[in-house]
Amino acid sequence: MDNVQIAEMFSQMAKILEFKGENPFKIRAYVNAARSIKGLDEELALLYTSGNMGSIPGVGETLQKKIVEMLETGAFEAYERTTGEIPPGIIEIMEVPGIGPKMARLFYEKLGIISIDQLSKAAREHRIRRLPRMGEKQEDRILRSLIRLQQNRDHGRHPIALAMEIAREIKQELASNPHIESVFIVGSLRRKMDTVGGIDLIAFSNEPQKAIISFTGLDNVIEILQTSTTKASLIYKGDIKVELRIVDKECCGSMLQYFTGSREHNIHLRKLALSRGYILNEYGFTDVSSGRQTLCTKEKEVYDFLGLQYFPPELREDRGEIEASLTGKLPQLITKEDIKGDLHIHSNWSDGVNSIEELVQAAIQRGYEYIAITDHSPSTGIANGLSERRLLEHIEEIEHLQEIYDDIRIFSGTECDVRTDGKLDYSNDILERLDIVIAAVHSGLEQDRAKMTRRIIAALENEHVDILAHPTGRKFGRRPAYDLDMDRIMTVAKEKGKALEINSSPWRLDLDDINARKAKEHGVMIAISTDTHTIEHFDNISFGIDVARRSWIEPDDVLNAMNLKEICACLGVPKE
DNA sequence: GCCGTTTTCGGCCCGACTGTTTTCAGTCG
Repeated sequence: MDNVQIAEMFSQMAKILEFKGENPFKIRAYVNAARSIKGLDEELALLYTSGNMGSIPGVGETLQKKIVEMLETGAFEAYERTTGEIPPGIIEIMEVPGIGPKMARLFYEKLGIISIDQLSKAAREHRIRRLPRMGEKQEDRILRSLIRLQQNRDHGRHPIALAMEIAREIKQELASNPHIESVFIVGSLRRKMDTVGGIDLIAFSNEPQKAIISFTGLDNVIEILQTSTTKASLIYKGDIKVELRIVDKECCGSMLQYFTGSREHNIHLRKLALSRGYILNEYGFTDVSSGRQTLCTKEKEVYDFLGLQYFPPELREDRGEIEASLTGKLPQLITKEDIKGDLHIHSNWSDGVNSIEELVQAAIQRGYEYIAITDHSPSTGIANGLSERRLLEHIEEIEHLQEIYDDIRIFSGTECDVRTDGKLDYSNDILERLDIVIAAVHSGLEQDRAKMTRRIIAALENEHVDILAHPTGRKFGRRPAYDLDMDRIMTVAKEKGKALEINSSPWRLDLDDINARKAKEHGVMIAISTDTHTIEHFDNISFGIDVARRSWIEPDDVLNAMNLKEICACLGVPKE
């Protein structure tokens, strides 16, 4: 079992216990443990074998034993026993948004409902509204929730690129409204998560009601979910949920901080505040003894108050940043200005749109010191992969352009297929003639963990390979990452001096933040590349940088943050 | 069930919103 599955078991256990009316603090312990496990960088199975399970916050002796049980048997006895005591469909009912353990219990006790179908039927027959503390609106809400659930299975999250574009569009429209002074993007989008569940905005306005009306009246609104005097949420084009809050200027620092999250980061801050005698909420700090309130108009003041350094939003995940800040050890995160070149680019020689010359000119415009043209190898037939003969012509073309453009270094390269047996798609004689070799898996994706790990390690062991592209192969909405022994791959990468890629394509973002952080901890170099197929893709670099920043990556960890002299030395190629 | 810079017992993060009530329970973030 992996971490997500184990966390899910604990979450479910909490709901079941609540359904049964058990001790609320015991329930919270399960909730806390689940949350803590979800945020872990390391696999529980590894922590178990290395004897480090005691280090997980919120997981004490009892829950550790249950984790071991799950790792060994796929379940734990207490879970089996407790779920056995309630009808099986109850768990599914509690998964419906808006229905928690208490309602599920009410429906069960009063109407004998033990399945989603029965719930749906009861709602349509207006039996729900007659229950205590229920009514017409509750019944309606449940029905809509059930319908939405049916429609939206697996379509809950949106890639950051799409969400960011919509957020900026809305922000711009709202900012031009006379009733609205400023608009800020908050939530997971501000923290630059690779996918987001929705868009959260906050704004200042001296006419909140009018601001809300102009928000709900935007052109591309599909459905208004809820409105109040200071808040509204709606479904926008692209089926994305957008939420806007109007907040007071005098506490806007606290509001920005609070609504940016993450939830885990905020919980940690509140506990820290409490240990120092203050209650922290979205308005500011309250002194527990005197009741005196301190409002924060700037976000930085919240952190100053607690004696912490300012956290870039990308770090706010409670993955050790607060501890690091207390000891003054926050990383100096990589920025766009640190990037000196792009090492994964396709031209119209394979499946790209632009000529090599157009790409070179675009790179010069972006101020890059170097680029690598890395067209596909023959196995990727669908992408017009280069035969050995065409690859040699490709190298000649690059040498020719290099003579014309002397203000940028053009590396000749390849994105070379790793075949199912781990062999590369070109002979070593050919690879030797290239400045840079990226190894990549494009086929045989259904291989199991052991085979795929062996295959990739074999590629990394080839002396000519410099970088492993999109290491886990995931594509949002298309396919999950393949199962890999990342620790082994990173150990080999470190040993052999190979870099791992953060592929900046918004559909890949691979490595993700968890794996990239792991790579850094292994001391493996990272290449932040765009996998450009058309000139516009150069701009995707910002998404790759977002992932790197969420992974605590600093300029020294990044291959293409090296200047020309350094990277030539690293690749073992001449500077000119 | 977890946890400790007042604690191995007695606490456990905070607030908004909704819909139902007429002071609050449940859910969510």
